[in-house]
Amino acid sequence: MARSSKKASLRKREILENFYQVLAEEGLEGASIAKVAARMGIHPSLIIHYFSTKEEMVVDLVDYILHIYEDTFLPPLNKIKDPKERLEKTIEAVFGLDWTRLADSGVFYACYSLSFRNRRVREQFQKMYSRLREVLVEEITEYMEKKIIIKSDPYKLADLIVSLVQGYDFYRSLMDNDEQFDELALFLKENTLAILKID
Amino acid sequence: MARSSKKASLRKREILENFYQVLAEEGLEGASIAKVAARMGIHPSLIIHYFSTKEEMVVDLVDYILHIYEDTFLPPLNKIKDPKERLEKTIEAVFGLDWTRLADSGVFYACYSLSFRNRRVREQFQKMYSRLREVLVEEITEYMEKKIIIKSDPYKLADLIVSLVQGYDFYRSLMDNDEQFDELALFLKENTLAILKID
Amino acid sequence: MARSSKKASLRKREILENFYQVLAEEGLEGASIAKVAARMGIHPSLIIHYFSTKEEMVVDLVDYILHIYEDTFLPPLNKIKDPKERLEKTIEAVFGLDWTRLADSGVFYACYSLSFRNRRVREQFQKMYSRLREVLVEEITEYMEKKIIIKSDPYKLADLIVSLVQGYDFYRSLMDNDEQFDELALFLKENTLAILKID
Amino acid sequence: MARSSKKASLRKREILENFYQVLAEEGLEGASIAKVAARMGIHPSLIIHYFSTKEEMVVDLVDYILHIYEDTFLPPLNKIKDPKERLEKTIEAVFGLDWTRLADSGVFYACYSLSFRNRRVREQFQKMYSRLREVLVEEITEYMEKKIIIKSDPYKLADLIVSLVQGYDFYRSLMDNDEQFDELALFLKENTLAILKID
DNA sequence: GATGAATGAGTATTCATTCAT
DNA sequence: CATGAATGAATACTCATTCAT
Repeated sequence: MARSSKKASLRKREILENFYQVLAEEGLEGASIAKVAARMGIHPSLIIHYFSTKEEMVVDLVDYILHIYEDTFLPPLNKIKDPKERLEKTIEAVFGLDWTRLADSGVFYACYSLSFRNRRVREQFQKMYSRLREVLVEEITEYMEKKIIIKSDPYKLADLIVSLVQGYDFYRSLMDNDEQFDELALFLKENTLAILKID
Repeated sequence: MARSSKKASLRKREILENFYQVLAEEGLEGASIAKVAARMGIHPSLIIHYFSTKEEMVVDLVDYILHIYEDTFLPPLNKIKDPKERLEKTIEAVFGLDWTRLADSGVFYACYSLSFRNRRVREQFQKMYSRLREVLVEEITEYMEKKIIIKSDPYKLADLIVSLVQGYDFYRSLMDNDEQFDELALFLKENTLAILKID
Repeated sequence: MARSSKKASLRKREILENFYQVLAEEGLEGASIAKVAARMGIHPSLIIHYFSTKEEMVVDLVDYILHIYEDTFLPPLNKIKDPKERLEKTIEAVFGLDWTRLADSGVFYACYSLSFRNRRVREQFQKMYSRLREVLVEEITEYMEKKIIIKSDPYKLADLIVSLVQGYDFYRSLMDNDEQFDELALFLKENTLAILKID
Repeated sequence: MARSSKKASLRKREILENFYQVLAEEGLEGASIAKVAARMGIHPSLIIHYFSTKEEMVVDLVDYILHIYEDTFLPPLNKIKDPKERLEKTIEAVFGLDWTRLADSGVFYACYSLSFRNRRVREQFQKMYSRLREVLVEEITEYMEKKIIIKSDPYKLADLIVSLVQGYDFYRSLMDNDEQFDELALFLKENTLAILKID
């Protein structure tokens, strides 16, 4: 039982990865169980067998995507002890290039648009951004405590960072001039640090 | 001819408004010509008569949406003569509440996600943000000239504003706590003015 | 009235020619009033205005096609006085290359297949082949009278010629080797003349 | 697996037979998947389930029709040993009544007309007539070898027979007088035998 | 003479899903 | 675990045609 469920979850992941690709190519409106099955060379019924419902599959996919987002830029921070350095690294990571390339932006925003009509998807997104915010708040707070400078509400500062980063991602995903946006990332990072009174 | 084409464009707008509603309720993947027609009490083929193709209708809708965005917060600025005051008002307008309510965010981000697979839609979005940026650059430049303070590249400042505003919209559309986000808007506005060295 | 009806019949011919082209490209199952109109740059309603009905247009087209068939290889014969020479020339004409190229065979056989379900079309075809047969019978009879050789029933001989020519057309239209079929035409012609005891 | 594919091919044949009937009644332009399904009392999508595409179904139908043509008049010949007798029987079979009744001529010529726009259909027809020709050539050659009379190119003789038979079929299918055409068949057969110098 | 609006039936095909094997 | 049969609703779009202008 344990072994078979392991097998099953592997199969599920495989299906999700294919679903992700279909989504990238065809969007929410073009993606279908049949296309995922065709891409995998299996029978559509088999997908239903694993996910029961298309909605279930979508919810699982959103979970899968959001965890990738989160996992890839939070973990390294824990290793850094010095609050100042850690906050700096966080800001750097957050404006880093990997962030943008993590996932096909088309898929990300398709899922985001879905969050306006699907409660479960909405909650997934909300939780993810809440966790992000929490981490930032924690780091900012700790940094301020050491500096004994309580400039302003760490929650608002965290929200500012989240907004700026997310807006940058949106903007960059739309425009085609990558070099210009690499420069913009630097500029935004500097301004963010200035707002946080770092340096 | 003139009269009939006027009639036709009225009808087209009417269809687009209904399409917009369906889109808000059902998303890109749930919206269909048939549903729009049903909502209007007309025959689906009549919609095809006006738009030829669903894609054409979508492109027209994106145009319609983006023009609303643009039109509603840019025009009033022209009446203000003083560069400083005008820039301030722009920043205010840009972080104003109306912005968020202009359009159903679900529809907006659905269209945005579509831009990753539809060239025409992508170009529409790009042009809109380029125009936005141009206006901001123009105002920032003029303001700086009067102040004789060339702090930094007006293009980057404009991009910062665009990113921050857009990110705020994204973030706010996701979270449910409106009061908190009204406050955040104020905070972001102040920081933006500070970056621009206004007061 | 006379002038306008002349204009109208010109317009009708123009429409028929375009219908013919559409038929050649898309077959009976793909041809439509809309496509003919699109090709002419006019409104579909205008075609209905001239033909009332699609069926009417089809019947007119069949008439148009069959008359081309007939007109192009019968007229020249009347000028030849000598029965033997005339019969020879007829046989030659009938196996001549122009015959095959007169009309797009796809259109011809599409109309022919239609004759199995459309009485009027069927009658048009029957009359055309009857006229052909009559001409052949007449010529064969006259030739035989001069020769005082009543070899066999001129009707059957005419039918043999019609069958052979038509079968040749069918066969050639299907196969792609044109040279081989030029030779076959000669061979068939010789055999036909032999059967008629000419030379 | 073996059993289920057998079941499936039976179902396919059943569908083809119904498609054939619809085709006979409504022609290529009137035939539709929906009508075939309605006639069978099943859902249209089930037909797609078996054939994927209408085009696929058409190609399969042409295959089905052409094999009937071929199968019904070639097999019996193999049992006859004497070349002369066998050639005679072939000629007889080829002009026999069954030939004409094998299939609804409307369907046959509709498919033939389709061959002008559909490559696969065209190739099917070409192969079928090539096989027919080969059989005739073989028989004529063998007959000539025994007779030691090399009158003329057996390929041309075969082509003559194919043309004459096919033209006869075309002609007869159009006209309504069956008795007259029974007589004509005899006449054509005699002339064919004469050309082949049999008796 | 020509066009536009409108209809309603019809097209092939795709969809998610159920059930039996 | 996996497939095939089957369903029924839905899809965008095309069709011939009518009527008013």
